[in-house]
Amino acid sequence: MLGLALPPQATQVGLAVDIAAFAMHGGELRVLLVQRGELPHARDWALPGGFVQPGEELHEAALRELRTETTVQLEPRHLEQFYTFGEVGRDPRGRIVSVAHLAVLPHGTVSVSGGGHTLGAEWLSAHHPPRLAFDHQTILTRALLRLQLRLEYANLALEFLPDTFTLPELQTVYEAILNRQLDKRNFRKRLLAQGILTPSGERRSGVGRPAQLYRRAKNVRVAAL
Amino acid sequence: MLGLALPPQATQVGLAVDIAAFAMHGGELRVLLVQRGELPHARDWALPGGFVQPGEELHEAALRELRTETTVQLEPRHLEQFYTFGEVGRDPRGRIVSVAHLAVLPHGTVSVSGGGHTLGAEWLSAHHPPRLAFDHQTILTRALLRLQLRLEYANLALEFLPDTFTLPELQTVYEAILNRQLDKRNFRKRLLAQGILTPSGERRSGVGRPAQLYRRAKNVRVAAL
DNA sequence: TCAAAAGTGTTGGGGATACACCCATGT
DNA sequence: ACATGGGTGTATCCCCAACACTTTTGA
Repeated sequence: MLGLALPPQATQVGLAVDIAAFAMHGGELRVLLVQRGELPHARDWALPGGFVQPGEELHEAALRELRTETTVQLEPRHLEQFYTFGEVGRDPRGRIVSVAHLAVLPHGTVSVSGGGHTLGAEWLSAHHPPRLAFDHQTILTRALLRLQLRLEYANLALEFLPDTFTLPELQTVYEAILNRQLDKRNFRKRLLAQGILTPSGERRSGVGRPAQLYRRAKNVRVAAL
Repeated sequence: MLGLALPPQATQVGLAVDIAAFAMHGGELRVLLVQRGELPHARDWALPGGFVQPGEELHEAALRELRTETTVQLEPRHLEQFYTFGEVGRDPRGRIVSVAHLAVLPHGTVSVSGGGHTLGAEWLSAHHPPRLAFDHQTILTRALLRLQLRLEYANLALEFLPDTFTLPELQTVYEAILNRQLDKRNFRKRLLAQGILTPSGERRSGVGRPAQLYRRAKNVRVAAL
């Protein structure tokens, strides 16, 4: 084999991943944030993330950081790379390029505490987050845009809910992500017409008329891209 | 300042950009390919690309590689990052992460020859390219998908044409990118209804009835994202 | 006059929007 | 009985797709 080493002009940079992980909590769209324990930006909120290890795939790094920086138990239901942030001055420690990922965690995955070198982790409002470290506000904004795109188009909303759910619950997910109100009748028509939901038993809510429970129909999968 | 050096766990990887540059030629969608002059994959076709230099922004690196690997004179009319390829085994020289870019070059930018350490550069069929080095076929396929998305939605087709053009020419761009035929009447209706075109003089084609010339209306811009 | 390409309208269907009342349950 | 939230139908509009003939020019 000839010439198969990294050529000298190959710039070495720090390679990182950051994750915008979303879930529903309290009828609101939340994003998982960690409180940094180290400089720079110590004690500021930031998206979970960190450096990719040698021989580690990008999505594996994203999963590992989610698990070690926060004690999130469940697997994400959706994980996709959506943009790479490599601006020269984005990190004061040097040239660090971050491949940003969008994750969706199912309902019930809401108890988190800090892990690794973070002071804590919390689910905070995705549309009105606190001030974020580095360029993480930019990353979050772009993640929200991508999430809204994917919603209309790949049934990502189902990934936010448990196996069985009611139509009003599903509508709440849509409204939280799109950040606007939807018409109940039109929403039901549209979703049922897609044929991706099948009814099961009934359910008593705390108050008011009980809602029909649905589950995702067999052979329904989320789009890959 | 404390602790602002790259931490030891920061994996160093090679950072590269690859560019899928598209243009119309001979009524067909073409992609700019270079013939590699070095190992690995010497003499194979590949997308132009190379390593990002220290202190250089990603999009600057993409522009520089376009100019040095090929003698493309004009500036791209559109340049956007669309995906990052970082699979561990994608390059035999080591861990190289490539931020892939989509570029659109205007008509007239068709004379190219190799530059830098390539043997040559040519505009070849985008839908039926030759066998490509590394994972560049995957990158090209994804670039085509993104180009098709952007077309319907951000008037990218205009960037393929000179300042003035006819509706049949514009339709040819759409058909070449979407890789299917469109109905002439519906196409004209749709495009004219958008109100982004304004007519100018007439033009005699070689044969047949002359077509009306159009230019893009004032205050029309391509979407940023 | 012929060949070649440009130009032109109508119809039907599907999906989105707007909109107000009745139903089932727990208290 | 009442408060609370779940469930339902219709009319309209707009966008898209299908479809064939006439017009203008150069040779």
